[in-house]
Amino acid sequence: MNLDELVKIEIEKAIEVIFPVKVEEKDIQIQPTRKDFRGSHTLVCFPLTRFSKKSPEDTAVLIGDYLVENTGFIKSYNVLKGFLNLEVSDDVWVKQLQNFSTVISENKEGAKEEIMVEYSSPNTNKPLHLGHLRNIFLGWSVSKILAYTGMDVHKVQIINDRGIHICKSMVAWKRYGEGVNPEDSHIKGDKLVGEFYVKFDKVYKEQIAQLIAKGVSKERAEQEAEIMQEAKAMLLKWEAKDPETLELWKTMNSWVYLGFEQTYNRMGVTFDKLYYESETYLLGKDIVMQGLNSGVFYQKEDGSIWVDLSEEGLDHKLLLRSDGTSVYMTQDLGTAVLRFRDFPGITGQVYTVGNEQEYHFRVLFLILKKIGYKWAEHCYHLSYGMVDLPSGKMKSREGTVVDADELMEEVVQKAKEATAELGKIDSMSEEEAEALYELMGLGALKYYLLKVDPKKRMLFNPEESVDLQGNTGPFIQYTHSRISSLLRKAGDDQIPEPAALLAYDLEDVEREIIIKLLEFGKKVEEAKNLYSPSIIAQYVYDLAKEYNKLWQNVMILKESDDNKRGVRLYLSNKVAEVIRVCLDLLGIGAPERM
RNA sequence: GGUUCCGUAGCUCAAUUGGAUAGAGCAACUGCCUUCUAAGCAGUAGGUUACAGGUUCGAUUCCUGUCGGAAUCACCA
Repeated sequence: MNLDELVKIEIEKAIEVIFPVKVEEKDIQIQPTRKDFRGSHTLVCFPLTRFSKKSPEDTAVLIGDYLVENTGFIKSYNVLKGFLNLEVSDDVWVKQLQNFSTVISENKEGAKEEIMVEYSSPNTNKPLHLGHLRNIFLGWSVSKILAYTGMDVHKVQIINDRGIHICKSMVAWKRYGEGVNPEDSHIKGDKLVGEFYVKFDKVYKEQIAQLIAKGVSKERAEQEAEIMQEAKAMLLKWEAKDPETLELWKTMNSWVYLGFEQTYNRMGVTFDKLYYESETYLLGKDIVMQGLNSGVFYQKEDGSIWVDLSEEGLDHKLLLRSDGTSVYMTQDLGTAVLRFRDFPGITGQVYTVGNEQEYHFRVLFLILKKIGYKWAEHCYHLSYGMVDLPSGKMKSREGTVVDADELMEEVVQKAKEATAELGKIDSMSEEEAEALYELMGLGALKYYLLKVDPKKRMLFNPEESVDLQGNTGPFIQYTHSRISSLLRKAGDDQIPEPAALLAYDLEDVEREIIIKLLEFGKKVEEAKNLYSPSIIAQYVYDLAKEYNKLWQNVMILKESDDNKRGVRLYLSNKVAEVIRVCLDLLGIGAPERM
């Protein structure tokens, strides 16, 4: 049994003995003691005054006295303004340290719960950018967290590989590309294709301007611009499976995939299965027809099919056009069902998609539920806020995007410069140094994007780049490498077996660290329930910060008392372990030296 | 216009989901390398939590209104 539960039981016992009336569960509020006060567990006594008929302070004293007298492990207490702060004796803390483990998924027996996590979802007409980075790191980290708590996670991405926007790059390449390809030009495939997408837009705008100059209205100009006509014609050809068009499409997409692969590799993320929109965009019609037949949907006179969501406080939503073709919602319905066929074991899906699509997913899940898919209740839109630049929103067509590859390179370079400046590389081999820059740079970037609550929009200033000091990934990595260094010096045999640890009067810092360590399981659980890596990030930062305090103020290796040194080494080792696990959950590596 | 979300230190973010004196980092300023890595530690300064009401022992958190910002509401994806 863990300490929190033990304290709770004792408090409940105390209350039962002291108060004549039965106290409701919800009125027993135990929370971690705030930093500035002594103690580890705090009972909020205000709600109890209803039962005790005494002041909060008197109530607290009654309970405190009882606990100190009867539990044997609560050393003392203090009362401030109706808050009862309990101090647990040090031998209990040492015992807690002995029993502490980072393993939390104990339900190894029985089938694991299966879940699908979708993230990334790129378009094949342009390279990945900062927004994708948040999406990808988030999706990856959430997958890790779910898996850590014992779930079987299938990571997938849906690739937006068709449609008018893809045809735009194709048209521009055909017209202006002069046969250029990634191999000969030495331009990364996704970047090359992206250039043609931009080129298309440029020409398109020019043509619109010319038409407007001739007196054509803006709307008509946008429709009639000759290059846009060509793109539309190409989309029709593509849909008609014209061999030449398909060939070009396949070729250009393959360039993009090679480029993406490099980018994903550097990010350190993988997928278990890829879905292509070109293979799913026609799905979903049968589902819509089923819904129509069963009366869940309705058909208008022009033949279009709709669903009425006004009871749920939403609008009527189109599901199939009057000409019988699909809309976005149609294919998402189809894809959702397809995935449950591909992975019959999964109980739910997590969609990592920006918050501008919140409405879409609300509707999607509602419709799935209406048609009768029970798993719809376990579908979750992992919605995250946009990453803003100081200049405002990123617009790919206006060239204000922060490119993913460039940004990763930049932070790695920054790590390199900072390391050189501190003269830390002298003892490292070239390979080790390069690997370190990579770990640090990406660690800094990932931590930066993950430490913020996913739901909130966040700001990124490319001018200032990513910090390496303070509340950052490298700070945590540094703490880890410090401990690694310490343990190397000590030698493995110096770390005692848990059973050998003896209690002593702990330093405040030591106790604080143990308390922090014990929060690990709770934090992971919380991060899992809220789909929020930021909870892990915040937690591991606090732990590292606390450990650095110990490092700076208390001798570890040079401690003359064998038992104290043993306990501190054991504690250090555990802190390093938790840091490793937490960083791994964030997709960040933990260097042995830096 | 309807709906949803957001507004916390100069800047970027926290705040145990209604708890104590609202915390960290960056930037500024002061100290600390002759003891395990100073990418660190200790400290100073910085706040009417957008504003006005309400609910109660207690509000950054819940409710109402105002102001400011964002997203969304397509036979687009």
